[in-house]
Amino acid sequence: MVFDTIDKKLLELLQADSKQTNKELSNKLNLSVTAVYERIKKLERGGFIKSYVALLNKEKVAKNFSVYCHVKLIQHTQEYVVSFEKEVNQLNEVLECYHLSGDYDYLLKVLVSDMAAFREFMVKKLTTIRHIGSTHSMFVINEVKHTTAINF
Amino acid sequence: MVFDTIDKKLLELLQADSKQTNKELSNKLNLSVTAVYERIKKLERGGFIKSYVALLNKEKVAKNFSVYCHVKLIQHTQEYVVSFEKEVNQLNEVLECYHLSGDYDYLLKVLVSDMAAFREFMVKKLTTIRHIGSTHSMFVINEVKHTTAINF
DNA sequence: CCTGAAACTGATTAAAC
DNA sequence: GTTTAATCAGTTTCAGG
Repeated sequence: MVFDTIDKKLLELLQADSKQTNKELSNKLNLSVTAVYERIKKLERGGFIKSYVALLNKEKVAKNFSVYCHVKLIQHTQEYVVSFEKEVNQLNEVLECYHLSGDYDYLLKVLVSDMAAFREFMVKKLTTIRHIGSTHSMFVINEVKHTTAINF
Repeated sequence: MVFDTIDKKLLELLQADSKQTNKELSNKLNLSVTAVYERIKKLERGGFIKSYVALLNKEKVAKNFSVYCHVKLIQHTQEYVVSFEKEVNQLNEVLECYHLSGDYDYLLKVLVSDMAAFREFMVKKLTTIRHIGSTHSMFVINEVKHTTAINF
């Protein structure tokens, strides 16, 4: 699909604030309301926009303890990998999980309320997953930057 | 502020899809439209909801090469830290940056289009930041899980 | 591709229970 | 908390350049 400079600008605006009205967007883009509407629909139908979501304040909802956790599997058999990835998907403390190059196999982003909750998570949930060889946790001291917006 | 079970459920629904109408939400929550409206406004005013955003498909917008990059500073003086954090915030390839416990100081999530773009980013942008001692890059082979939604 | 107008739908407020 | 109803603002459709 075609995808011009105005579409990119539009996507940047929607990534910053999806509750703007088409009128506000039309002003910023120097387009008519209808043109904005048609472009958004085109981008939605084309699958460029995956979803519209609300982002929460971690502190306000008492989930303000983030930990990055490296995980190494015992072996890399197809069965172990599939099984591990499936189990990790079930854990709602795990917001993100990536298969990475390097010394460790996986990197997990874990979000809980505090150290006690993290301990609970490690003991009761993560380490009970089969096939895990070792883990290494790195605590987030400070969030320097965090955005969901892709820039062009 | 008070924050009951219905509010939590409402936040989960809005984190999954913020474009639902109040009527749809009212059905799922067994509340009236007015009650849903009032609760959302309360959560917005209370700062629980930070923002509403569009999430894009990385593949579709040709930004499908993610790299986690550890960065160690030469020294940890106040000046070095402030300067580094400021410069990292300017780089739009860097979606996230955390100050972490452990052997390295920072973990950056970098999103670019491909390996060539990553090389360009490292040579022209990241390593030109002053005070960086060393870096270590880990390439994302596969995204196993990725959500922006906080569960309760 | 774009525009402006008309029709429709949902958000918002107020009232009464 | 609920329902209903009025109003307003935004979305969506459509005819035409």
